[in-house]
Amino acid sequence: MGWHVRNPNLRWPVTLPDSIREQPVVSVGRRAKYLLINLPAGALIVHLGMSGSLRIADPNAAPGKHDHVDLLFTPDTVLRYNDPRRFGSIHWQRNPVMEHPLLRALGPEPLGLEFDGAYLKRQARGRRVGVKNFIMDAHVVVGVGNIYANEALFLSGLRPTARAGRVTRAGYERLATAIRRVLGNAIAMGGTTLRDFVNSDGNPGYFQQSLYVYGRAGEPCRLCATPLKGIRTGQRASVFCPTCQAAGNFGGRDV
DNA sequence: ATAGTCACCTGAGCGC
DNA sequence: TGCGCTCAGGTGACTA
Repeated sequence: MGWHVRNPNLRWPVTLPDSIREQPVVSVGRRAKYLLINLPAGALIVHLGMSGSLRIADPNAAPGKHDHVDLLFTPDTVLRYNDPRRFGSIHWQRNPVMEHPLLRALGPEPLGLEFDGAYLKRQARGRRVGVKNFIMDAHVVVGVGNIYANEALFLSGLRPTARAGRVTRAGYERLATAIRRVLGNAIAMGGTTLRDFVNSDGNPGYFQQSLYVYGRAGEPCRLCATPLKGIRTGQRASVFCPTCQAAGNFGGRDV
């Protein structure tokens, strides 16, 4: 697989070895939010950050402003990496790929078998961090970004600031279920488009129509009409319903 | 080990 | 029309 780096200044400098030019793509995969383009000797690890995208392009087409990297598959097929904010990254890792520092310490996949309420309860023992920051920690579970963390906490009736170690087993059963449900629904609806996101079909997602709390601070709760409250936790916007996510409720509730 | 903060970056939105 | 400011977010690095 050939490559051409136009601007190496992504989150980390992009440095790819010439040796991979000889190698065919064997398969593609994913771990957390990292895409894995597998070659015989290792893998390209690609993260799209906040604003990245990959598009098939004609190699002769003039690159756009933020088309930083081309991955060349055939003489007339290029996969073009575009990322206005450059929060994304591209690394090469020789086998075994999971030994890469970015991958080796990641928690389980939220839609996988080992992720459930018992797992979360076990991991939360003794932790004083807020439950929202806790589930956004990739060492605990991967894939739960800010939008989906807010939504999952609403669905399980837990306040974002509830100390992780105080949430009960029942609370974590609800939360694990809510995380799987939110992610599953979002995937089924093509993702969440707040501004200009388009999914791999080139279409915007429409999960944003299903949002209960994210981006709705000050607006009425869709269940009880109480004005939603916006706060900041861990430098990120958190929104919750003071009624549906009552302070001191560590067991959650079903919505 | 844990918790909290900072940094990276651009484009959109807003007030003037 | 333009200028400057604020905000958004994934996640590793850093500090205490």
